[in-house]
Amino acid sequence: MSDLLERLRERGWRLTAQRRVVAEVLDGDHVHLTADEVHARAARRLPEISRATVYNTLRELVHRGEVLEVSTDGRAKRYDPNAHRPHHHLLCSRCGSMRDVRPTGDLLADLPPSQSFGFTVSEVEVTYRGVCPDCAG
Amino acid sequence: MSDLLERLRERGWRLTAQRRVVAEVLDGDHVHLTADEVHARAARRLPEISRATVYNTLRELVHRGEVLEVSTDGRAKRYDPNAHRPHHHLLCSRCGSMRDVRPTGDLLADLPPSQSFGFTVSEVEVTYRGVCPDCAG
DNA sequence: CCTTGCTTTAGATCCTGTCCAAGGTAGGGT
DNA sequence: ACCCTACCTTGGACAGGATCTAAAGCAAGG
Repeated sequence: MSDLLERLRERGWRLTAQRRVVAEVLDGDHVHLTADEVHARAARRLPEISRATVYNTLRELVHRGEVLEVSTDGRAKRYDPNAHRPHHHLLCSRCGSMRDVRPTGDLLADLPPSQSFGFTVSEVEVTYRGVCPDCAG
Repeated sequence: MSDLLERLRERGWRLTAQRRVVAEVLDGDHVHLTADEVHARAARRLPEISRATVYNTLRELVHRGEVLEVSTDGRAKRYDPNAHRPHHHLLCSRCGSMRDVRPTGDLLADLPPSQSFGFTVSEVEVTYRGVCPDCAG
């Protein structure tokens, strides 16, 4: 994730302690934190960081394609740093926890042109829902 | 949709003017209204109907499997009366409008067991994103 | 090291949706 | 036909998530 910050700096992003901490928090596999969770973890390293900055930074990272924003049925959005390898999500309908998954098959191709209704279709998102091991039983 | 009301009444649902109006509003193909839109349209026929009742009724209908609740990226949820024929959605990333689509292929089967992470997977939802004819250009 | 313009901040504000207590009413029972 | 009562509806308060604002702060090029 440090490469990320360098890359963004070269594209004119000002490098601040806050942005560094947010980027550090968003590191790893199967990381799907809500904005508030990001804020809480960032605040452990930088106690004065504000919620607004976390939201701003996340919005920027999403906008620049470095982080994926995943909506989860009315709950708080989650942020996924694994934006460069395409994947989908498996969502626990009880607790809202998520895992990254990679289904087989070409999903975009599964939509026949007759079903496009004149849209320029550019993206598919698949959400599998179920109950996670922790919530089962 | 009148069958719907009869069916529900037989299952012990009390039939009120408000519920009738909400059911009437939610009729047709490619209908994906937000709760507030449902309320606005219902109020044209029944001016005193309250937002709370619309939310309650929608929640009930979803719970009984008669209406589908579709989340759309942090915007207001939309309600889809076409719950009995399985289908997916094509969402305009500009204006949020939707169409029903029926992709080919068995999407649940596309998730290999190795990717289940111990979840009991029961549902797949596919969202195609693109730009609708009205927003293009 | 100074200046400029981008960033951060706290708090107000917005939007969606839920909760509450009080009054209203569908429809089974008589 | 009319009561009763449990279920419904209502408006307003409330809660959570996210955005906006104006003022103060600070990165980094000159």
